[in-house]
Amino acid sequence: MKPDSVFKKAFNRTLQLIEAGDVDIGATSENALRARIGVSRTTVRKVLSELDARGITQASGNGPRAGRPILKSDYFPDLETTSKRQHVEEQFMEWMLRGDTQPGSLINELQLARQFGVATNGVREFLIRFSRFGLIEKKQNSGWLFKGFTEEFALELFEIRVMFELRSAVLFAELPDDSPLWTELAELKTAHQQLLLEIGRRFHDFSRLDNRLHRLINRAAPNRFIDDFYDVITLIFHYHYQWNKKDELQRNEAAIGEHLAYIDALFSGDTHEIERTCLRHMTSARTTLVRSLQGAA
Amino acid sequence: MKPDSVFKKAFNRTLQLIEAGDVDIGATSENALRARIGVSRTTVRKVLSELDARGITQASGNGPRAGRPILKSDYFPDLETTSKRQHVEEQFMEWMLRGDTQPGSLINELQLARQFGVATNGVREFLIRFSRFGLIEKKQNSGWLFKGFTEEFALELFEIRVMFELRSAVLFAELPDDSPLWTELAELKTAHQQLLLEIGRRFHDFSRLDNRLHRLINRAAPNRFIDDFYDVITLIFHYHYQWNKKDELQRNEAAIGEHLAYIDALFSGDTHEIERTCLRHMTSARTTLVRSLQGAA
DNA sequence: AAGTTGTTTTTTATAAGTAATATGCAACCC
DNA sequence: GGGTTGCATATTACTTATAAAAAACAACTT
Repeated sequence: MKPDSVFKKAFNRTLQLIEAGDVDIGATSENALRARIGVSRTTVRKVLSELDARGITQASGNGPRAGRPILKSDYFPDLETTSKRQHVEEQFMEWMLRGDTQPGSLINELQLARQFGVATNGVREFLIRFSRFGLIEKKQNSGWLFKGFTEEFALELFEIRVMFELRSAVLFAELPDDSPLWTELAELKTAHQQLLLEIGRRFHDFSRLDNRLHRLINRAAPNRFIDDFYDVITLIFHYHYQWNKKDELQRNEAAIGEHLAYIDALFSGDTHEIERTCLRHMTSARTTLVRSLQGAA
Repeated sequence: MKPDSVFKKAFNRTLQLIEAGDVDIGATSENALRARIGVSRTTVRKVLSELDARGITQASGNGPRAGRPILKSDYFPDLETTSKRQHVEEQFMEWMLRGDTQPGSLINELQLARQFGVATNGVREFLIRFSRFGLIEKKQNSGWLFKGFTEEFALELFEIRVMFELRSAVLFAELPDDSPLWTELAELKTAHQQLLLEIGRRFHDFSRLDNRLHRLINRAAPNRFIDDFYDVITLIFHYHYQWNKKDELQRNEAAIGEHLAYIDALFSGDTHEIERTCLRHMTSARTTLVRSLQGAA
């Protein structure tokens, strides 16, 4: 059976929109709401009838009207608004990064399925998807080999990352002056400077900026394989730093400085300088990752 | 229900070994045979009892002895010796490369499942696995987008391939003189020369040599992401050239020449020359692929 | 006729079930 | 005691089933 997490998420989202005064249910067509929330009309209708059933809106001859106010308890709990797939991912990453599973050990689909409370199929699909991250490997007619989130992994990851980043940075610098990407880069620069001022209490926000910068640079000359690889990096960093908070403020502060130098180099168009600042940032990011891996082991 | 293709393949393999006089069933332990065929002992035992049931061997007090000779009809048909997974792959690739599915169209799991005669799950697992090849993309809560086996795809693929190959070639040249990889390279050179002499009737064998050469070069400094990427290339070429035979002899003859120049450059250790010959080969391979894609469209 | 809602059909995300295969353990043998 | 076979258990590679969600179609409304 399929869970109704899509519906529940859409329902919560709709409540938010109503509360923010962003939509007037009576005046909005199903299709307009559908486009807004990003689900099918079938789901929108289910949301609307649930709103009605709860008295939040009231159906009448000419469309629904506002009913009772929305309560905090009307929202579905977060847990019910995410798909099983998402749960499996989260639980697996936690299992891998926090558990003490040794590199070289075998992963058992059935066992994970029981542990995560899902059918084996879900675990298997996740593992297939996850296998492209280079951390696990399928053994024919048997389980999966866990290769380990090791220093070696980090080094191989960064070797590729550096190649891709240098390539994209140089291409970025060659963009015509009127490319809209330059504007975006300028905005990002401002955002970095802003964050630096408030670093004390907003240092968590750095990872989002980091992602934006590197993805922006890749957009200079899109290549699907580089994009895919960046997905790997994003996921690894997302989960890894979630469990490695040591020196986060200082690390991020230093990284912002590196980013700013890198951005300036891009604006300057000086290839040599771009390579220098890019490499400096890559090297320090690698050092951070490797160090935290050593700490864990 | 699980198909018994593993058993059937193992059975066929065992028949081969017996016919070739490579194993004497009476004198070989289950475990030895297991290691030889690469399956579990459970499967080996099933093979042995089937041999017995058919009278090919005869169980007696002290182990089985030879019974009747093996007939051609004892072998299971090839179709039954490969997993569903393999079938899905083959059928999908044929569907994609031969069919007239337009780039941008949606792939339907259920429809493919019916067409291929498997459960939807199998198709879905295949598509997840296949998605890393950059030809399809999942749409949340909906089907898969077929991006198309286009010229653009080929160019993006080769951009990465060139980066990786140049990187590995340079590292290969830096290997110490006593590395066993040099011996392997020398052997490959001989194989190339040999093939060139018999090119008229053995030109199909080139693709295997091609694969061996590029994988050998990557082994100088292994990186799992590069290895994975090479899997992409291998699969693409394997299926693509299966349906593009035009000028195959001439193309392969030219490619052997390029390989030989490349190999010599590696032996010379001259970085500049390595880059030149490597690029020449990459460029011509890319041209071949792009041209055949244009022909198809 | 374009946009709306009501209804039916198709497809997806998940679970449950099953024979084949792999794995692990016990008993045997020399 | 290392290697053998016999047997029991666990895991995988599938198939079938089902409610949720998407898509397609039809009827209505301006």
